Amino acid sequence: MRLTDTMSGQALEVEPLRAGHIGLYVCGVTPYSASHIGHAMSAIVYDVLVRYLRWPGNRAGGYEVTYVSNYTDVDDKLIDRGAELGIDPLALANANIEQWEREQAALGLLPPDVRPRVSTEIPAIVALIERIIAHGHAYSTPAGNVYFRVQSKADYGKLSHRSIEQLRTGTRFEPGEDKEFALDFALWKAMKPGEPHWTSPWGEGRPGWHIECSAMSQRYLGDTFDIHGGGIDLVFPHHENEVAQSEAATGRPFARLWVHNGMVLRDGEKMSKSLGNFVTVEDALARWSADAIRVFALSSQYRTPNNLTDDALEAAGRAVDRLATALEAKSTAERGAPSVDASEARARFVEAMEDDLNTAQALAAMFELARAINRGRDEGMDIAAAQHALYELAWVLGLRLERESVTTAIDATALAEAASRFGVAAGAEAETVEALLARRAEARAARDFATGDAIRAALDGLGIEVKDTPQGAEWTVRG
RNA sequence: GGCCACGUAGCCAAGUGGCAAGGCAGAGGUCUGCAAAACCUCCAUCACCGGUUCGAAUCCGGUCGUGGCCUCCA
Repeated sequence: MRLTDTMSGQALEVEPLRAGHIGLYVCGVTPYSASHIGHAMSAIVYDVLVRYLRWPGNRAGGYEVTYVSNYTDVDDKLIDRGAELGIDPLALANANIEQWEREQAALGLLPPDVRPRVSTEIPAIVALIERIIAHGHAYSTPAGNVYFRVQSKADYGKLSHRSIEQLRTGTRFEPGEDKEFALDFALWKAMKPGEPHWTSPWGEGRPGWHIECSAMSQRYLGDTFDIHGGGIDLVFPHHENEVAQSEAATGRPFARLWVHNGMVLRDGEKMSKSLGNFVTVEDALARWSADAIRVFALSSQYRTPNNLTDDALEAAGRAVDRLATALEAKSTAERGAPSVDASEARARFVEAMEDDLNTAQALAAMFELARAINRGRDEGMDIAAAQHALYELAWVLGLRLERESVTTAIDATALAEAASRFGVAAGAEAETVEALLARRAEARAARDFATGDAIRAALDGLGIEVKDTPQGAEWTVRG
C-alpha cells in the first residue's frame, strides 16, 4: 500500500521493517478539556489505517500491527487549567481521558495496543534526554532546564521543509530565557511551585512538550519504526523536534514514513480548542450516529481539510442508511438462483485503500455493491454472499451499519388512547402496536383504506413508522 | 513576508494526460390502494488567463480566492 510521506512529499510504498509487522505511532491528545470532532477525525483516520493494515483482505494479506498512541498528561495547558479549576492537573487529565475513552468506544475506535502517558514514562524520558546530552545535542542550564541544541543538527527542518534561517526570522528570545539560541526548545523544565515534578539529574522538574513522544515511540516500537502519524498541525514544531531529538539520541533514522491528516474546519475555519469554535465529540454523538460521523470523516481524502456542517453530517447519515438498507434486504431467491457477484466492488475497494487510503473511493465501491445487492434482490438473485462482503468492507471502515437502537420512548397514554379509538386491547407497548397493526391489516383486507391510513397516521404521530412488506407490516420507532 | 496544501454540479467529494466515481438534494418513471424503501432515467466542458501536447480537470507559467503551519493545537 502507498501512503503520502510528509518528509519526502511522495507517496511511498509501505515496506515493513520486519516482515509482516507494522509499528505505528500516533500522537494522541493533551487531555486538558473535552475532545472535539477534530480529535475524532484524526483518531478515525488512524483507526481505519490500522483496520485496513490488519485486514486479511488487503494486498499484503494482512499485517500484524503494533499500534501505539499516547496521552500527553503533563503539559502547560493542563497545569494552567488545573490551577484555574483548582484541581490537580493529573486528576484533570485522568477525568478527560476517561471521558474520551468512552467516546472512542462509542465511535467504534479500536483501542491502541499501548496507550502510554507522560506521567508514567518519566524514567524513559530522562534516559533519552541523557543520551541526547551525551551526544552533544542538548545542554543543561544552571536554572535546571535542558534544551535541545537545534543548530547541532544539520538537517533540522527536514520534515517541515524549512531552514533554521527561515525559522529564525521573527523568533525572539522570551525575557528570562536561558537558551543558547532562540529556536532551541526545552527537553526538561525546571520545577515551578505548584507544578507536578519528578526527580532528574538536572533537579526537580518535568519534561518539555516534544520529548515524550520520542521516548514512548522508541520504547515501544524501537529506534526506527514504520509509520508515525498525527494531525498536520503537528508537523512543526512537534514532529520536527521529535525527529531531531530521536535521531540525535540514536544516530539512526526515526520514523520511516510520516502520515498527517487534514484539519476539521467549522464554518471554513480550523476547529481548535484555542479558537473555541469546536464541536465536542459528546455533542456530536448526541446529534449524529457514530457511523454518520465516520462517513463524514472518510468521505474525503484524509489529507484534505474537512468542513463540518450540519448538512454534511445529515447527508452522511442518509448515506449510512442506504448501506444499512442493503445489508438488511431480505432475499427472495429460490434455491439455485444466481448470486450477486461482489468481487468487482471488493477489488475496487482494495485498490482504493491501497492508494493512499482513498476512503472516498472505497465508499463509492461500497455504494455500488449496495446497489447491486438491491437490484439482485429485486431480480430474485441470491444476495447473501454479497451482503456478507459488504458487511466485511464496512468493518474495515469501522462502520457498524446497525439501525440505531430505540432511544425515544413511546407515549404510553397516547398509545392507549389510539388503541381504544380503534377498538383494540391495550397491553404492553409492543403488543399494543402489533394489535393496532393487526386491526389495520383487517381493515385493508376489507378495502377499508380510510381506517388503515388512520391507524398509520396515529402511529406515525407517536413516532412509529409503518412499512408494508410482502411479509406483512413492519414497524420501527424513530430515534 | 516564508513554507505547504487546495479551488470539480445546488451541497459534500473522487479523479494527476485519452469520452468527469460516489453520496446528499432535485426532476421524471417503474413498483405500491396509500406510504416508505428499492430499481431505471436525467442533472458539470472541472476558479480565471496564457502555454506545452494529436489530446489537459490532470503538466508548466501567471492572476484571483480559500485553508494550514511559521506561537499552544488532532
